Amino acid sequence: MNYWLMKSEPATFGIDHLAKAPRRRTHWDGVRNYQVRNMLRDEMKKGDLAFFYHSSCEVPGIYGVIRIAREGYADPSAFDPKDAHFDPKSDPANPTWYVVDVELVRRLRAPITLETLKRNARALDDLLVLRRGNRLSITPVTAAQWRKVLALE
DNA sequence: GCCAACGTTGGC
DNA sequence: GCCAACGTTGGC
Repeated sequence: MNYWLMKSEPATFGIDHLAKAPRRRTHWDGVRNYQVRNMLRDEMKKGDLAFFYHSSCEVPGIYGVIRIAREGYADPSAFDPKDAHFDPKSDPANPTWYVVDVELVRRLRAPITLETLKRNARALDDLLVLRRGNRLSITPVTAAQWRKVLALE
């Protein structure tokens, strides 16, 4: 059982979108970074839990808990010429890009803001999302970090 | 294989 | 809108 933090811009896809999706479930598409691709393809397992993090918005932070409902498979948006994330170099027989399915477990009563996370940075022991210059849209979280973050709710 | 230029991310 | 950080691209 692994833990993760998954970032999304709420203007594009936020927790409200997920809450309204059928079965409160969707595929996490559009990742075009190889490190993150490897996590989606190889490391994220059904049943893993993740924080749903809103970035590039008024109050960045964690807004909910989601669960991996299906393990990595080819990202359909890479094959769709009309999609902003279309990648003509990705071969359906040997896809470059991957998605997982996620489902909403619950919203937090109130977001755990980036500001709160930063205030507790020491206790959270180098939570990757707080690292300067971190640009990965998905980062692993340790079990201890997971517990300590949720204690801030 | 080096590295400058460029593009993207994301907080502020 | 600014800018630091960093991944990617492409010429050499």
